[in-house]
Amino acid sequence: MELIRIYECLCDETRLRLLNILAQGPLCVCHFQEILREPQVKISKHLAYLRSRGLVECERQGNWMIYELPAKPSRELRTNLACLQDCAREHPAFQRDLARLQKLAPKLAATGPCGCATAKPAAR
Amino acid sequence: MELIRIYECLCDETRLRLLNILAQGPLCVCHFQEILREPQVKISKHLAYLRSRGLVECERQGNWMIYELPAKPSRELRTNLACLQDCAREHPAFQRDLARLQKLAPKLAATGPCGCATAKPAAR
DNA sequence: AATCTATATTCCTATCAAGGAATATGAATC
DNA sequence: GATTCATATTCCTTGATAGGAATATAGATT
Repeated sequence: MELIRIYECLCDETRLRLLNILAQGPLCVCHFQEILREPQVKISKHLAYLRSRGLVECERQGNWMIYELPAKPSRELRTNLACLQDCAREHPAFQRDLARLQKLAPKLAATGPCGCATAKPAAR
Repeated sequence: MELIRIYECLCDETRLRLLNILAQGPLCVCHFQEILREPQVKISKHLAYLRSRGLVECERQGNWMIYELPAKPSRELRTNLACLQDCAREHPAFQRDLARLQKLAPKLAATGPCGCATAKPAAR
């Protein structure tokens, strides 16, 4: 049942934080590291986990991997992501992450979801 | 974070089935066994798991234990149970359980959430 | 081609959850 | 008080997951 796979993704704090950030738009791994302040392996593994269950999609852009929520989420996924948004809104931890994302906003506006100094502007 | 505890409960099919049934009202363990057609240990353990995380409450009534959803669920729990209801509606497995619950309805109406032949009518 | 950068994968260990078998508990009944 | 019934708990084995350290990879740069 797909629903179970979705819930399995949602029962880890790191993954919830990732999804919360992704709700704002696509982003590359290095920025997740910056925002979550967690080691690269941890971020990368959790993104792989999310990807294996269809909660995120990714696309390489030069050296960077840009992750984003699925373009066409299933009804179940859509419903649950909305529910998560609703719940996350109140948690300081999630708010803090979004605040950190805001600080990156200028950079992101200039260079796209990667925003690394050396990266070229993204297509989208 | 309570949210995580909730999701941990939701990532098992048996527990989802239990919660789906409980959304219709309180019930005793023997009826869960009847509806889910799973062994007693399994049902009992999953109910204990749900209970340990505040997703269900229970109350003894003679030999029977009546389980029900919390009288005062947190906002997060309420939101997620509603979301689950929304998602479960479409799954045959959940529908089937509800159909089986319907068959018990007459018995339940007569004797309360336990509905076992020997049980006395419940207070509620 | 050698190097650098961003990210992924492998290997390891520790923890947790699931399921079944057997057993324990608590309340009711004889 | 012994038995019965409904349910819970313990013990065991197995599989899944998390996290870190070390290493591999793919693309860009020199």
